[in-house]
Amino acid sequence: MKTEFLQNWDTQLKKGILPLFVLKALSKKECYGYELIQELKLSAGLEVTEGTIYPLLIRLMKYNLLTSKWVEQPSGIPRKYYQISDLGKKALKEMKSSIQMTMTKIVK
Amino acid sequence: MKTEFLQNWDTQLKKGILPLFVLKALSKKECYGYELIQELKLSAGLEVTEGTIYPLLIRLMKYNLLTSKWVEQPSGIPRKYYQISDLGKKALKEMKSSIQMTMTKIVK
DNA sequence: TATTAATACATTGTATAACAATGTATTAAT
DNA sequence: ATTAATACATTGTTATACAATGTATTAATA
Repeated sequence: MKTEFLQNWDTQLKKGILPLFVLKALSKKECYGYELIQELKLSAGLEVTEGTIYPLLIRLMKYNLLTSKWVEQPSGIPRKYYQISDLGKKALKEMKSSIQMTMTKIVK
Repeated sequence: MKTEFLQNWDTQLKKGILPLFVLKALSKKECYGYELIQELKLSAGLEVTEGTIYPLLIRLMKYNLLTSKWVEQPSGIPRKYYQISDLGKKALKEMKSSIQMTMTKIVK
């Protein structure tokens, strides 16, 4: 079992990392929120709850990094699909290069 | 000038990265708080204020990742020197490997 | 048939931690 | 005499992950 310190640290690190992974996932294919939760678990091992992902998607929309559209389903609840915008692609690029610069400093 | 989104992102990312860099710096040599601020700027390009570093050092002490001692100066204000503990070294190691795993996923 | 689980959206309250602002005190420079 | 740099620290604000809760639909199970 992880110490309290390392658990808190994981949470704080996630606050920085998560938006990047969401943008990255959406740059590969459009997703709806619930789908993203499973996608992030699979692709990055990131376990995220609904109370995290929905507010995050709304925030990314607010900054015009995403677009969205409702899609009715043949059966069940309609899904809100999100797409990365041009601004989102630009932000993702900057975030990647920024974090890679930081990483070289950690190893050094 | 960076967008509001990227500025907030930098701040959030720092919350995850900073403890690692502090432990890393102290694993090289013991430092006092004010010195650490300049050390982090030089070694990692991290700009940190006193309102960030002092509470952080207190937090790391709380989790027994650091030890500290006051050192009187021939002139001026006494300095509180911090040393990394064995537990701190262990945490640093885990943090490094955890973050490097995450990083490979970003590149991938 | 009734109950549970999974899907799919969303909000509210709590906790963590960076940061600006402020405070105290000492010493050096202008 | 005033300002800047050094050196400690605390208070209030803000951003954001997360647990908990809520609504609604459909499938599986007991």
